[in-house]
Amino acid sequence: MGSQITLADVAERAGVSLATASRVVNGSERVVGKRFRERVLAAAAELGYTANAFAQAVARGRSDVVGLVVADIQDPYFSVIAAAALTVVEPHGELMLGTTLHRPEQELRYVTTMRARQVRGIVLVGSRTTDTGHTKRLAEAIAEFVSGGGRVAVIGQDKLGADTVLPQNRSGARELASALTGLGHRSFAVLGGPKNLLTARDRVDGFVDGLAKRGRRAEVVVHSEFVRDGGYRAMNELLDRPRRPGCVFAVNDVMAIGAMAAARDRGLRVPEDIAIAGFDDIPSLRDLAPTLTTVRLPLEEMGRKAASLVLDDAREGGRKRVVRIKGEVVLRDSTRR
DNA sequence: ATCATATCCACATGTCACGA
DNA sequence: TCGTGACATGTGGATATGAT
Repeated sequence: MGSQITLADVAERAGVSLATASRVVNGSERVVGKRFRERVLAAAAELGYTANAFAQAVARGRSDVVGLVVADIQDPYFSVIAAAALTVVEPHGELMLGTTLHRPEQELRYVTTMRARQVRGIVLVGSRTTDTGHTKRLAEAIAEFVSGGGRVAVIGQDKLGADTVLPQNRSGARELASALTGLGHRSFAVLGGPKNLLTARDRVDGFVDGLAKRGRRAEVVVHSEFVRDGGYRAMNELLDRPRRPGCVFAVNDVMAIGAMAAARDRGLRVPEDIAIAGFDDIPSLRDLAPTLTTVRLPLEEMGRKAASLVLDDAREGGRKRVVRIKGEVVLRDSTRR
C-alpha cells in the first residue's frame, strides 16, 4: 500500500486537470471530449489505476456498499436470499457479507464493523432470539447507524425497529398442520429447533395450534440445532422412543432433510413408514427422493425486497415498513398416504 | 494535561475564465 | 458556443500541531 496510483497521477500522465480526469473516470454529467477522454483512459490503463472507493465514498457523501448478515451461507435458505439480494444491490454497488454461524452476538459485531466501514445499508437475515438483552443492544446499534444516515432492513421478526420482511411462520405452520390432518395423518411429532429461536418457536406454536383446531396434538417436541445435523440428531432421539409417530414436522427444510436421512438409516421408508414435512421450500427439495412436503416461502422475493428496502429513498414519514410474507403449503410425496 | 484548531487523505463538483 | 483548465470548496474522520 506504499504508493497507490491516484487520480492525480492519471491526470498528470494524461496532461489534463484533475477535474477532467475525474469526469472521465466517473462518467459525470459533464461530457468530456473524445480526445481527452481517450487520453485519460489510456493513462489510467497504463498506470493500472483503480479509484479509491473509500475516498469516493467520502467525496460523494455516500457509499455504494451494502452489508448482508446471514447465519450460514451453506444453508440454502440463506444462500437463496443472499443471491437474490445481490441481484438488487449489484447494479448500484457491492455487497459485503457477514456470517454469524448461528451465534447471534456476532450480529452486533457485524453491525458495528460494517458501520465503521461506511456501508450504505445493512440487511440482517435471521431469526430473533429470546435473548432480550441482545435484541436491545442490537436495536440500539441499528438506531445509531440509522440516525447517521444508514439504512437497515431485517428478514425475521419485527423486533429491531427497522424495516422488516416478516415471514408468517405461525400461520404457515398452522395451515400445514391443517393440511396434514386433512390428508388423514393422526399422530404427530415436531422437531422443534432451538428453544431460544423465535422462528423455530413460532413454527412449533403455529403447528401445535393448527393441530389443536383439528382436535389433534403433537405427542412429542424434540429440540435441536436449526441445521441438517440437528434434524438428524433430533429424529434419532425421536425414533429411540417407544412410540413412533405417523407424521413428523421439522421446523425447517434442512432439518427435515437430516430427519429423512435418519429415518433411512434405520430402515424406515418415507412416507410409507413415517411421513415428514419441512418449512421454507429451499430449491433442492424438488430433486429430493421422496420430494418433501413443506411451507413455501418466496425466498428470492424476500431477498430482493429486503435489499430494496435498504436502497429505496422512499421511507414515507420516517415510519418503518413491515412487509408480511405469507407461507404456502406445498404437499409433496413425503407426506403421501 | 487538556482543548481547540489545522492539516491531510483522494476525490467530486460547481464557478468562472479562457482559447479556438 | 463549446470544451477545457484553474481554482475553490466540501466530504468524515484521523492525526498533528498549537494554544491555554
